[in-house]
Order: sequence, then structure tokens, then C-alpha cells
Amino acid sequence: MTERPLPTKDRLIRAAADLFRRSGYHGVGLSELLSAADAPKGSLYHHFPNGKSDLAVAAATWASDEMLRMIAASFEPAKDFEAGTRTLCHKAAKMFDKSGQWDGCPISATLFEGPGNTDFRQHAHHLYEGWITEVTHHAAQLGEPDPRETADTLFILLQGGWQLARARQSSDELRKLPDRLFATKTN
Amino acid sequence: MTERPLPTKDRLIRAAADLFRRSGYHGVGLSELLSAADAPKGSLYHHFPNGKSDLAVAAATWASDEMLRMIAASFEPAKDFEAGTRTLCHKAAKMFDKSGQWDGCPISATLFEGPGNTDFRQHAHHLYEGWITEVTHHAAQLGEPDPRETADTLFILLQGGWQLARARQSSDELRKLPDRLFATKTN
DNA sequence: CGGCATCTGGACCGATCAGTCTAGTCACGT
DNA sequence: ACGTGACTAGACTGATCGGTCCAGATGCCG
Repeated sequence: MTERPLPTKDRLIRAAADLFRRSGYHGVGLSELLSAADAPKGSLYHHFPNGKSDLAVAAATWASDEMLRMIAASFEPAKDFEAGTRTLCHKAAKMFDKSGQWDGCPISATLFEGPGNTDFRQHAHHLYEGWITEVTHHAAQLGEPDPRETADTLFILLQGGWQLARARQSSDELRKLPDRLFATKTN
Repeated sequence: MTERPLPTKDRLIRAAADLFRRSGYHGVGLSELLSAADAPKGSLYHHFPNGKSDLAVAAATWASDEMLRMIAASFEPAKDFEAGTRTLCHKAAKMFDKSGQWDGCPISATLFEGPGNTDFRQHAHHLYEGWITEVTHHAAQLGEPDPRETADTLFILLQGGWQLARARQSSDELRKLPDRLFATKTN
């Protein structure tokens, strides 16, 4: 992929997304962040005038966009909704393994665990609804009877499944998700 | 909301459970913690020699025990597993509303977002398995065909549903959980 | 009463926190 | 070659962090 001469701003965003997901907003210090991104403090406050909080929003948004891309890449080539769901859960499991099996959801770790700030939480809500809207769209496209409710259910399963996978240190919990969703629903 | 008859140690544990759930382990300072518990620093280090981390483990364990009690109270008087599940989700919804609708799961906020410490995470795993074991027990007791898998699913739904409820600021997401679980499962 | 252990109160510590500030470097248009 | 704005570099600051320490209460035995 394109990873060669990544500009400082992007290095900051990616390092932030990575570290916040691992330790939560308050669990990451600026010094750790900057050394991970290999950037000096001046650059941070040049690109993100409000410092850590601005960077956190950017990092969560970037992570959310990646998730949207993953959703689209799973459902667009799918024959039906079940196939797309299986692909998505499989991709999520791979991401889980690649992350070291301890990280949480990038959005909740960054925004929900962040400052008491209401803007943070509403932004998290906005990003989550973006995921659900995207899934709803594909569910409708693929002829699912109740796309809105189905998308909600898939969101819940992914969030809960990720948590269980994290506790058990096993991405299998994510791979088994579609079975839970479709086991009795084959009509 | 005065807990005056409560001994200092318990006041610390409850304040910690409350605050960690709201802001995560790193998001709560000792000063905030101590003023919430109305206790001086000396008491903390008397009751919890290792300080914040000891207290966090105690708080998470206490919160977990409360959850175990809630599970037992939901399933013991239940005619069947579905009834128990509905009671449990209803109780969870009430707890969600009472918590101010922004707090997360006390265990993951306290232990997963805590220090990189492996002990923390394994303890979280241990507590979670305690919940699942308890639900498995009741599911078996109430004649559910596959108690282990059913308990896993309920755990996933509760974790994911709580997250969605938090984003949407609506405990209805928790109340609707049993419908998602039993809608197509009317065997 | 004395003697001892448990618990409390808070002053104090070095480390680290997020954030500020300014001098210096660099790329690029002219 | 020069000027200008975008960007980097890191020393510095005041606040707050978690943690230590010990003198004083307090309770509970004799």
C-alpha cells in the first residue's frame, strides 16, 4: 500500500488511532504519542491547534472511515447479505489478530473514554450511526427484509463479539458471529 | 446520596467503581477519587497498599459481584430462560438509566483501559467468564438446549447493546435485546 | 489507666502531564 | 537569489499525577 513518505499529520493521526485504541484517550501521553509518530511537539500544535483533543477526533474519524471502507468492501461484491456479513466478520477477525488481540474499539476508546466533553460523545454517536447507515444501505440493496433492524443487530454483535474476543484472546468469537445471527434465520 | 454509615474502604470501592466506569482508569485522578469517597490519601494506602491499581481491581470485582447478583435475581424466579433474559435486560436498562446513560461497562473501563498490565486483563477475563458461567448455569437449569452457546450470545448482546444504548442515549436498546435473541427462535 | 494496633489526615516528593513559545529550517514562487 | 509562509524542533511552564511518610486520632484490649 502507500506507506512510504507519509506526511507528519498522517503519521500523527495513525499513531494516535493506534495508541488510543490500545490504552484509551487518557492512557496515552503526548510524549508517547509524539515518539510513536516520530514528530516534535511543534508539529502537533501546528496541525492540530487544540492539541490532543483535536487529534483524538481526527484519529477516531480516520478509524471510522477505515471501517466504512471495510464494510463497503465486504458487501459490495457479496451475493447476499449473509455472505457480506461473513466477509465482514472475517475481516474484523483479521484486524483483531493484527492489533495484538487486546485493543478495543477505536471510537469508544478514543471518544467515550475521553474528556467529559459532550462534543466527543456526540461525535462518537455520529460515527457509529455512519456504520449502521452504511450496513443498512447494503442490507436493503441485497434484499434483506428489515434492513434497519438487521444493521442494528449486526452492530451490536460486532461490538459485543469484539469484547468477548478481547477477553478470550480469540478472534474465533468474531468469526462465529454470523452463525449466531443466521443460525435460526435461514427462512 | 450520603454513604455515611459505610466504612471508608467500601466508600472507596464504590466511588472508584463509579468513577472508573464513567471516565476509565486513567481518566480518574486520585484527588477526584478521594474527594468523591470523602477519604484522605492515607486511608487509601492503608486499605490498598498498592494504591490505585489495587483499588481498581477491588472496584471491578465488586461491580462484577453486583452483576452476578443481578443475574441470579433475574433467573432464579424465572419460569423459563426467555423470561429470565427479559428480566435481566430490563434490570440492565434501569441500571443504565440510573448511571446517567454515558457510563461504560465497569469491568472493561476499569481493567481493559487500565495499565498494560497482563494481570489486569486476565482478571477482566476471569470476571467475564464468571458472568457467563452463571448464565450458563441458569440456562441449563431452565432446560435451554445449548446453555453454553446461549450464555455467550447473551453476553455479546448485552455488551454490544450497552454500547449502542450509550451512543443513542436510550435504554430501549437494552430492552429490545431479548426480541433480537428470541424473535426467530420460537421453537 | 496504659499499651498497642488500626486507621486517618495531609504535607511533601519527583515524575509526568498537556500546552506555550520562539528560533530555526525548508520548499517553492518570483 | 530572495522572500515568504508552512512546518519543525525542543526548551520551558505550571498543574497535576500517583505515591511516600509520619504524626495524630481512635478504638479495644489489659
